[in-house]
Amino acid sequence: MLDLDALSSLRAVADHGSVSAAAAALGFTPSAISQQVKRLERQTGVALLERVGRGVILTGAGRHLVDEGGRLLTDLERLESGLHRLSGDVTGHVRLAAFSTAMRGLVAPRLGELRGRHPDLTFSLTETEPWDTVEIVAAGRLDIGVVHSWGDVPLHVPDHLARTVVARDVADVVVREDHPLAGRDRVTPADLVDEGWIATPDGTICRQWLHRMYVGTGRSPRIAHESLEYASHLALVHAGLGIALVPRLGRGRIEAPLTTVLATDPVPTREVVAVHRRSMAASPALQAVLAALTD
Amino acid sequence: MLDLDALSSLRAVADHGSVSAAAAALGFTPSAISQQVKRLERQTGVALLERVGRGVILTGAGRHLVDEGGRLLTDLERLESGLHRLSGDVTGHVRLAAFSTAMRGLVAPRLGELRGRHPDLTFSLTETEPWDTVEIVAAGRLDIGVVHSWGDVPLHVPDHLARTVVARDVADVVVREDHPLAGRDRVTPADLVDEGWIATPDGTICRQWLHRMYVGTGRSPRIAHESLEYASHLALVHAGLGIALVPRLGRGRIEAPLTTVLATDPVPTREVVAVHRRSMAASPALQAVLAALTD
DNA sequence: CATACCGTGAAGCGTTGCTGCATGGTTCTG
DNA sequence: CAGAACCATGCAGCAACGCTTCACGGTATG
Repeated sequence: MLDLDALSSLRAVADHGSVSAAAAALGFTPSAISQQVKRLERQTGVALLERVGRGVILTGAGRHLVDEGGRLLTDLERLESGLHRLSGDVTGHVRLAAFSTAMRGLVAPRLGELRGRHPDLTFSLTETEPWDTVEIVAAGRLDIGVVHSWGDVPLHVPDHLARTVVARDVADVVVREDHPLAGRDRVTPADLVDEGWIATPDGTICRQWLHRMYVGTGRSPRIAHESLEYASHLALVHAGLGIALVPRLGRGRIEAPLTTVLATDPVPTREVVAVHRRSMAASPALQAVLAALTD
Repeated sequence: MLDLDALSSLRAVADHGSVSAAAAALGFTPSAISQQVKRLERQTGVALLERVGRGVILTGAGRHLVDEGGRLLTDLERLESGLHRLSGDVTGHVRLAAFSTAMRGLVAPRLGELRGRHPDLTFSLTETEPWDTVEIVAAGRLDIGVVHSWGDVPLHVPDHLARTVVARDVADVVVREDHPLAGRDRVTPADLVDEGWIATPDGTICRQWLHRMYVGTGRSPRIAHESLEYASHLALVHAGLGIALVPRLGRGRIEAPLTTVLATDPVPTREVVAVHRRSMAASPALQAVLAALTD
C-alpha cells in the first residue's frame, strides 16, 4: 500500500518546487524527504523525481500521482473532520428496523418529514419480525428497532439496550356490518366468547394478547382462521369467515361492508417501543430519529 | 493524519465480524488489530468499536469511517495500479508548448486527431515564444516544446534535451498583385535588394533569417516596418507598405489582392523541431505525441 | 576558478508497532 | 450451576522502520 506520508511529501515537493523547500515546510530535513520519495518510488516501481540542474522536477508519473493523490489526501482530511462533526450534529447513517404496520403507519411518514429537516441524515429501513428485531439491534446489525409490547406482556431486552415508548396503539374488533355486534359502540370480552377469530399464528405476540384478553372469562378464544397479515384478516372478515382484532396502526381505512367496534375491559392497547444500544444514546442522529418517532 | 493501515484493519473487522477473524485474514495477531483500532480511535477522537457480548460491533462513526475510508482505499489501489499502466500504455497527461503558427497549423490538427485514437491521453497546450520554450521544457515546467530552426541558424538546447525534427516549413515572399514581382514564378535574393520589408522585430529568429538570406548579395534587407504577427504582415502588404516573407505553416489562405512568390537560392526553409527531456523518452504518451506531430 | 547550494547516500539512534502471554468478561455445555 | 472455550485487550519485550547527522558529487554563480 502506498505510504500517504511520503505522498504528502511528494506533494510538498511539487508545491514548493524543491526538496529543501518541501523539507522546510514540513519540518523535516531534506534527506528525509529524499528518502520518502525514494521509498515511494520503490513501492510504485516508477520514477517520480528527476534531477535537472541542481534541482528536481516531477516526472509524468510523479505529477499524476500528486494530482490524483492530492484529491485523495483532501478526501482523507475531509473524512477526518467529518468524523468529529458526526458526534455533534445530526448527520450520519441510522439503520432502523420495524415491524410492517409500524413501518407504513409510523416510520415512513415521520422519517419522511425528518429527512426534510436534516438533509445530512440518512437511514436505511428494514422490515423485521418483532421477535428478530431485538436480537438484530443487540448484535449491532441495525441501530434502532421498533417493536410492540401488548399491555402487560413483558418485553424482554438485554441490559445494554434501552427502551423508548414512542406510541400507543389500540386494536379494534372488526366485524361485518351484518354481524350482531356491528351496531354496538363497545364490546367486552364477555360479549365475544362465542365468536370465531381470524388471528395471527400461534406464538405471535398478537395471538398471545388475544388469549390474554380472555383471562377474565374463563374461556379461550376460538381461532377460526390464521393469517399473517392484517390486510388478509380484513379480507377474511369481509368474506364472513369470522371477526378480527386489528390494531389501528398502519391499518388503512375500514370501509363498508366492514366496521369497527371498540373493545373494552381492557382496551387492547400495545406500546410501540423503540430499542437501541445504550452506547449510541449520545448520538444526535439517533436522538433525532427517536424524537421524530415519538408523538 | 489517519493511519491507512489501521483503517484497513478496521475494514477487515467490519468485513469479518470480529477482531480475531480480521487478524487471521490479515496475518496479524488479534492484539495487533486491537491496538491499531485503538490508535485510530486516539487519532480521530471518537469511539469506533464497542464490545457487545464476547465480540465487537462498529459504532456509527466506525461504520461511517469504513464506508468512506473503504472507497478511499479502493481509490488508492486504483491509483497505484494506474501508475504502472502509465509507463506502459499511451495514457497520462502531456504538457506541450509551441509557437503560435505551429500551434494552429500543426499541433491543433494533429493532436485533435490523436485524441480520437487515445481517449486516455490528455494534454495541455501553451503558446510560448521559441526563445522561452527550450528553457521551459528544460526546467520541467512543460514536457514537449515545439520550436523552429531556420536553415543553418543553430538551435542550442541543453544536453538533457532531445531534438526531433517533426516538419519542414517553407516561407514565401508575399506581394500585392500590382507589384512588379507578382507575376514571377520565383525570385532570388538578388531580385529583392531594393525592396522594403515587413519583418518581425530585431532579435527574432525570422528576422535573423531574413538577414541570412542576403549574405550572398553584400547588402542588408531594408526593414520598412516591424510587426509581431504574420497576419499583421499581410495587412501591411495589403496596404502597399512593403513585401513580407511569410512561412506557410499556419498562414491561412493568401487571397487577392495578395499573392505569393517562391523564393530560391536558397529556398527559405525552417525546421520545426520538438524538444523533450531525454528522461521522458521512454514514455509511450510522449512518443505518441511526437509521432503524431511528425509527418 | 572558488564558493555556495541542492539532492542524495551511509551510519546511528529513537520511536513505532508487532508478537507472546496473561487477564477480565461472556457464552455454551455437561 | 460450574467448568471450559472463546473473545477482546493490556503489558512487556524485541525487531524494524524512519528520522537526523554528517559527508559527498554535481551544478549554477561571483
